[in-house]
Amino acid sequence: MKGHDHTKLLYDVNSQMPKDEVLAGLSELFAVFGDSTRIKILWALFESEMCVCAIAELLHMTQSAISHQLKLLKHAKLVGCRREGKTVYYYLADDHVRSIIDQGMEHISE
Amino acid sequence: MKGHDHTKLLYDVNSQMPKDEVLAGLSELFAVFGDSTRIKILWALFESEMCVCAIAELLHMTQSAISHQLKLLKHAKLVGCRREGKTVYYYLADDHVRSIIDQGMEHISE
DNA sequence: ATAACATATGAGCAAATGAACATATGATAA
DNA sequence: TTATCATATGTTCATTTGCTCATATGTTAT
Repeated sequence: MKGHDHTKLLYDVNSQMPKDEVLAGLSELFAVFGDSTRIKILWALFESEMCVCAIAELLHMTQSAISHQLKLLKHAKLVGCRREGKTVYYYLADDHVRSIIDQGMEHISE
Repeated sequence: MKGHDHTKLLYDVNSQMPKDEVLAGLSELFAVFGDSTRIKILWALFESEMCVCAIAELLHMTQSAISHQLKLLKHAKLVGCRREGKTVYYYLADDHVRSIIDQGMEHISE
């Protein structure tokens, strides 16, 4: 046999691991948080719901770029939106967003 | 003026936003969680510290690929390591890893 | 010293990603 | 209806990312 033996350990660890699809879903969620533009959008929405063009102005980015990112955030169920005439307001979907970001902040501020 | 006015809102939201470097650091942290290989490695380390070749075997990946990812995880201070002879054991750096992943799990299981 | 094992690292490449641009859709007002 | 504003979407392109391969480093035993 090549290398030393891990059979027992691997068996134990493996039995505790969630299915691949779950772990894939988890990493996809974190990947959404893993971009500074999207983090900024989420942080902005902590304060209040905002329309697309306001976010674009705030971040000094094009309306298109923001719209694309909002689509991702919405797909990840991190934000929701409501239409009011021509304007579409985006808001945080739930409190998980806040608690996930809070945990991240705790880690980096050490 | 082009488009409707957001001056007041933008001022308020902006005053609550952390500095760009902080938000960049935050997104970089989440980006580390945003890959299924790294999530699997972290999850494995929940059970026990493990050497590089054991992780590689567990995930059916090359030693090199795992080593590269461990370097990232270490740089993000999510894991630490200790050497014992030829073998290097990696372990979770602190409890933040667990709580961040827990929060993520809560969000996707709905 | 040399051999064998465990890990780390640099280069190269295919795939994924984020933004810009152009354009399409939706909604309101004239 | 047409014009205008707000948003959405498709395409393109440069950058980044994750893996493989080859090779280097580190450690122990002979």
